Amino acid sequence: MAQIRRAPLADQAAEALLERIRAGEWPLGAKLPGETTLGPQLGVGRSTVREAIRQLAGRGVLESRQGAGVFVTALDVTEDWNAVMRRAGIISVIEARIAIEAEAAAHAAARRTPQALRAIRRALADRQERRGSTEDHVDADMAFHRAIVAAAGNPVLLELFDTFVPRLRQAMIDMLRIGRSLSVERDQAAHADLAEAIAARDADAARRLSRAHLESLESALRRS
Amino acid sequence: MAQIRRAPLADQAAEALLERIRAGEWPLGAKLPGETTLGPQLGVGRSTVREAIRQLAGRGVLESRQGAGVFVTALDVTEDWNAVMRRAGIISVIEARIAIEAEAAAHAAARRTPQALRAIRRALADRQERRGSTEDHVDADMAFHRAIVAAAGNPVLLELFDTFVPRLRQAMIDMLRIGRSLSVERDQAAHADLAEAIAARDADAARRLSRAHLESLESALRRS
DNA sequence: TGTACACGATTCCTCAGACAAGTAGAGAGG
DNA sequence: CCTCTCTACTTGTCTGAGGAATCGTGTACA
Repeated sequence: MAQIRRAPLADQAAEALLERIRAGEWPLGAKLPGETTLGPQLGVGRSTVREAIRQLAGRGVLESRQGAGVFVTALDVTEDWNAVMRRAGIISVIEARIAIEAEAAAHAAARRTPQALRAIRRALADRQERRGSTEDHVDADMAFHRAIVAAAGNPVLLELFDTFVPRLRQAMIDMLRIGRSLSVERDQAAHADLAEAIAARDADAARRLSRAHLESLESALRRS
Repeated sequence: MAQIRRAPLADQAAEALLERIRAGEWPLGAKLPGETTLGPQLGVGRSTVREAIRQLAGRGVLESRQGAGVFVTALDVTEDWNAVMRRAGIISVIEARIAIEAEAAAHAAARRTPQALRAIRRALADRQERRGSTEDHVDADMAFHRAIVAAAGNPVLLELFDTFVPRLRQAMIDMLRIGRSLSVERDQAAHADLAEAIAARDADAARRLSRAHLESLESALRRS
């Protein structure tokens, strides 16, 4: 045995099936052998085969139709972002956020609508006021940043932002609790500058201010 | 009956559990009731509960540990990126790619290892040679860009690149076929400059060259 | 010859019961 | 207060049984 045999049989069976699908044994749309055939073939019981199939069905690779059989619906699994997030370090996540958000800030400056600008300024005021709990402050901060990304008018960037931010929320709360935060006044001023750059349609300034703010956040996270 | 009763019990059970998770009945990290409790509660047998749990485990929402219980690992199913890609326009995708890749190029310049640099130069040479078919050329081009992102040493950025690029591949092939491409020589020279900036550890130049190249690609795509 | 229907084989779906394997907490002992 | 052990609980796996849906085939009929 190479390692500890921790993986349940059902997981191993699912992995084995996925491997054979990837290898091209069953092309897209093909019908897999029946559970009663697959069981002995993999050396596991019928319920275990069923659980493996269910697992792959949840990932979108297989689909089973009663009376007909089990069919291949996708040859490749889109990597689960939850899994990627858990595995990747917090630093990798915030680097990705910097990439996304600096670009979004520039687009926001170029494309902002009056409505979007109002939303940004409202979020900025809200950020100033909500200082009750640390969670509240972090949530208000993220709402402000999200308003900027939304103003960029790119659904892919917004979706990326929404994917990354939950992973960072807890890390930021922990950091602020420890007291690693920067000066609160300077922080709010930096956010106000960013909002004004977007209002002035200055894309370069927006990109630069956004990056500067997030990089200081990154270095604070590195230290903690 | 509202509709046809096609949905298997296990699927219905999975949906019911997901609904209760979304509603906040079990917070992140919480332990679900045991299978023997959940079964009668949902009105299904234990194997059916297990299959429902497996399905959600495949989607990354639950995780079961033998002897301990079943735990919530995510409050929501991450949106299917394939669906987002299809809905979003090609321009949104390439804007996201610019954000990712310009940042990755800068990191690559700062962190590149000798091995990574060799891989980049090999991909560049490969790109110069593979001019047989349009598909081949595009694939070689993407392999070069991927080598740069890989050199950045950030798994999140690499995963993002791999998510976006397949969507852009067909668009690029179509564009080149129509003949909207830039001069081939200038294009190869621009790529060589980028590789050299990374070799010279010049992060700013790498970021600038990467952005310039991709933005010219973007404007070409806009016109087509 | 072509169409419609009935039937049976195949397949998945669900349940119940039994035992194995692993975990975590309570309690005894130092 | 710490450590060890044991027990109750939970998930993992297998087997057997019967129900339900689907698909292909054969037959009757026009």
